[in-house]
Amino acid sequence: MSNLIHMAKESIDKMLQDACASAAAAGIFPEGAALTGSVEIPKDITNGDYAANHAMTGARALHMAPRKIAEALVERIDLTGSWFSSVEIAGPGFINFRLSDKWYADVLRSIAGEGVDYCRSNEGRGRKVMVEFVSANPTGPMHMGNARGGVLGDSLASVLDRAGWQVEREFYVNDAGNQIEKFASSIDARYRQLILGEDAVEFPEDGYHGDDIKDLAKGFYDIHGESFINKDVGERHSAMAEYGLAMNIPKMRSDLARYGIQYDTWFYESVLHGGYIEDTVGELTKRGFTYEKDGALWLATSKILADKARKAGKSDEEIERLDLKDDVLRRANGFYTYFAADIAYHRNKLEVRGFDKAINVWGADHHGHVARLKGALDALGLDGENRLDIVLMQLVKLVENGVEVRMSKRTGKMISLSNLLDDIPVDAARYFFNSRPESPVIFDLELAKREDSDNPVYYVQYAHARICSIIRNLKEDGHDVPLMDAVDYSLLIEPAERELIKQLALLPETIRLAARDYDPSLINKYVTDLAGSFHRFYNSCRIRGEEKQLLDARLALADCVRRVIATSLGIIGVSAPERM
RNA sequence: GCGCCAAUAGCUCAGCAGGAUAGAGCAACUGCCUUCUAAGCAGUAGGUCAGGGGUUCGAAUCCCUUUUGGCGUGCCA
Repeated sequence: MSNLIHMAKESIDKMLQDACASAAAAGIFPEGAALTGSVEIPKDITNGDYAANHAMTGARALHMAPRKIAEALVERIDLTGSWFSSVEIAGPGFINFRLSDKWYADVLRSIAGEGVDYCRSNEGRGRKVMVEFVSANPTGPMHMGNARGGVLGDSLASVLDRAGWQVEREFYVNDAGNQIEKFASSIDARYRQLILGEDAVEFPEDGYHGDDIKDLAKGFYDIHGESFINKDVGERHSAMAEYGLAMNIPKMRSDLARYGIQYDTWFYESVLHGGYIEDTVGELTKRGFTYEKDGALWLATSKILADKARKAGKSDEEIERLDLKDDVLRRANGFYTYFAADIAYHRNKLEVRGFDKAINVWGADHHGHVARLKGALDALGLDGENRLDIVLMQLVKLVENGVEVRMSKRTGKMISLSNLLDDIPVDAARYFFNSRPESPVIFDLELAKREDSDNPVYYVQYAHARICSIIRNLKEDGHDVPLMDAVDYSLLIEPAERELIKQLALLPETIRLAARDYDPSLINKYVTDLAGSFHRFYNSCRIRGEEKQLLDARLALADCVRRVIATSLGIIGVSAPERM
């Protein structure tokens, strides 16, 4: 669908630029005068549908009063054949434009005419982007932070897809390394406790304390009995890690699927341990960015980032304050760190698999990792600064009866994603968690349950179901949704109709901004506003029983709204029911 | 200490590459269903946009500062 909001704004800017040139030619403005300004949609439409501030921003450069500039511009604007019916000057020097019938009709024609491709733009120009999200440790159930990350990542991927990127969704499975060792030793301790008695075996202090570990130990016992009790630690641990992962990973898949999330790829960290991490670290060494100290191999992160900051124009004092530190890539014990694996993983994304861009949705607690990883990719010559983008989302704060509940996987105190979905419908959860990433959200389980039917998501779905009902009823009366060319859109002149059409036109612009800012929550806001516009239209304008031409026009309008709501909800993974 | 993020109505949140009188939902109150779904609409009430300073014709929005909260600052991930 053409972005008629954006196009209208650009055409206003163009008219003003032309008027400016003409005024300069006529000697009213200084020779070579140039104007820059922005075109906004004002809050109060009594001021018009679009407002340009060019006259105000140009006041200083032209040494003229804003209103004088505006008058000179407006005199030179010809609206014939444009999308605007009037232009006038208001307030301190705003130039206000009012949309014409042609624009409203074009909006509806473009929605009705572009079919399934409507609202798909080519901003991404088919470039390959990977959105990696959730990537929870497979050592236990997923929690509410993962619920939020899942919604944001999945919705962001949909937004980018609509914006013309070639998108892949990926889950990075941390099935190797330190956490897995802890996971295995936790299961092992529970297994031995099961056989030898709880007091006979000490549980590791830094192990996973949740009951799910006990269940895994029991499951392992049910299969193998006591046969592992006398095997050596290494053998026990690898068997238990394998068993635990084989149980947990499919569970994560099914929980996420239940949540409406499907990945294109599940990428296993263990794959990287077959030599690729070593190769990547070797590449960093070859390029002179590593050194050995205390038996470990270090990445000279502080040097990489300081050089980068200096190039960006930071002073030595500012760089000093950043308190940069180097990072270990290979420990003294010979094992690679998570950081080394992560560098290799992202090198794989950009170099081996050729993604133009990698986007990660991370919890804000990982923000200290961002600069390091980008720096390491820069050092590999992969331009991490521009090709890797991290969306940091603030964590979810769980509140129960007004008191904050602290969640921790280690202590086992948390609400898992699957428990959450037992209590809250998927649509409500997806709508709720799709809020601005950098805003922290407070989740009150009692409130979420109680407000079930008052949740804003139902407000939107209700609008959709209402339209479906209207269409059903009219079909029974013998009125099908008319073909686009058979509709006289100029009959739609009521304020509620005009407001609704303007709202419809806003989706492409909303998607553009959501893709630009990596903020899929804009879609929530948009679709809620659209539903509100429809409900107001519904209450002030009737469809059924109106004279044929008007009935057709309004029915066509309602059908456009239905499609736009369904598309918008689809982007954020919420269903659009036909009946409620 | 240093760094990152936040603070907007009683509650949950919009509004943020500066624009005209700061919005919505919930909660409270008043109206609107013998005609297309009242899970809706219309209206009333509710605000020192955390405090202070600055830039600007104009600041919730940008800058500085103070306060409060979250997070980071591992040979953990």
